Amino acid sequence: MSKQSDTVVQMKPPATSRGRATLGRLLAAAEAEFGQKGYHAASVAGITSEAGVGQGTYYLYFKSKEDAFRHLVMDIGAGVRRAMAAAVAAASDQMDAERRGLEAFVRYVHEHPHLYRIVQESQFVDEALFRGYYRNIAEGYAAALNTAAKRGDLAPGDGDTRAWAIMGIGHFLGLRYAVWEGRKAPEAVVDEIMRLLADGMAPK
Amino acid sequence: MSKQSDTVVQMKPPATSRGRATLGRLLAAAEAEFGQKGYHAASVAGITSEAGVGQGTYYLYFKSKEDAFRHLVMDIGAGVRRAMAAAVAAASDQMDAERRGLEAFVRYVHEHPHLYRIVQESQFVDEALFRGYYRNIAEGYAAALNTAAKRGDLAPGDGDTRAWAIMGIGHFLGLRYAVWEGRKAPEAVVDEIMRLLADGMAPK
DNA sequence: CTGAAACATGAATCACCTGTCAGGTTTTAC
DNA sequence: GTAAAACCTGACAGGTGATTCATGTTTCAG
Repeated sequence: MSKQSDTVVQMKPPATSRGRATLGRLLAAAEAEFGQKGYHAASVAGITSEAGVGQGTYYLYFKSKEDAFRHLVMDIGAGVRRAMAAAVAAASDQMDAERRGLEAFVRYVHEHPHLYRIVQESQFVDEALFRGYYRNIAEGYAAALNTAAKRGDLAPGDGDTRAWAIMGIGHFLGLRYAVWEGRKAPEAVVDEIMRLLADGMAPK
Repeated sequence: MSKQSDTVVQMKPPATSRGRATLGRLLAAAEAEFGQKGYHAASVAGITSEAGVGQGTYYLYFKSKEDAFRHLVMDIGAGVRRAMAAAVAAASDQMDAERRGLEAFVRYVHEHPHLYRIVQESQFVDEALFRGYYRNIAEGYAAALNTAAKRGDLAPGDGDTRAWAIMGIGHFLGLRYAVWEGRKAPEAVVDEIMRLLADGMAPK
């Protein structure tokens, strides 16, 4: 059952550097454990043993098994947005930005395949969190597409729908190549997708 | 952990009509239980009690908790393909087929939202099964797109990549509207997507 | 009608986990 | 240097749930 993420209470950060180090080890261990085993097969005992701390220590930093998982999903979301924003910054026009963004996304997934699993599984652990993950990405993306359209850098059209459609394309690209085949998207595939996004596929 | 679906051994079908009836009740109960609670929160006890049979009876028909889940995923895949094939049959050309297929998919998800959950969760229960689900859909779809392109009903381009891209778009459409908002995709949204698929979004 | 095959049962086994707590150690503030 | 705050521990209480199995009951072929 997926709970409403109850008011994501931020526990106060550790006061000492020892505490910060322990928290860091726990987060890294949680990422490995959840990423490799999935949410349900992962255990708090596995996380603490990987982190080299006692079982009870976990609960000094997280209020439940779900809590660390939530932290991870939010961290991953921030990481993805950062990687894509960095890639897109160098773009010359919006269609170039699309290609760079798509490639950066698949590259990111390729470099962190276990993160993909965590995000996807979050929809069965805390659906609100999962929606938030995509909503966060979509909002900025839709705004950028609308601005580009207004500027004449894209044909006129609704940025929101375009954003979700392209996220869908990216999602399957990442799944198929980075996660399943462990490689970046072949250039020919990205080329074909860019043709589709640029000119569509209606007969001319 | 997701196992390789070990040789999906088809248990021999029930020999008596009493047996067939019991199997049917178990499958229906499993669909309800898995769909509502998700794989992990669902329990064999829940399924058998819903079906009105003893706990042990379950294991006369399935060899494990996963086994019934696998049956469901395969049944759902067949149902989705059937619904889309039926919708597309009436299409006048390939772009018309795209719209009908997309709409039929979202309608199907809207009518069976719990099926969506089962399919998506299968990637964490049995990844091979999940890949097979999409591969099955993609294969026929890519072939249809390639034929259409050869026929001149679509601009030239690779059907396989197009198929996965459009499945991605459909996936997010279904997720956002049918699953999250409990409605069919708004017509304006489908229109916008069809414009994207037909003509792209590069500035003219 | 009858014996064999099919089907049904649910208590018991076994493995596994989350979250807590009483008691101890380390760090910080002054 | 010392008291308070922060941090750490690991055993354990309390709970879940998949799967098995010894024992019936029902169906069916001959």
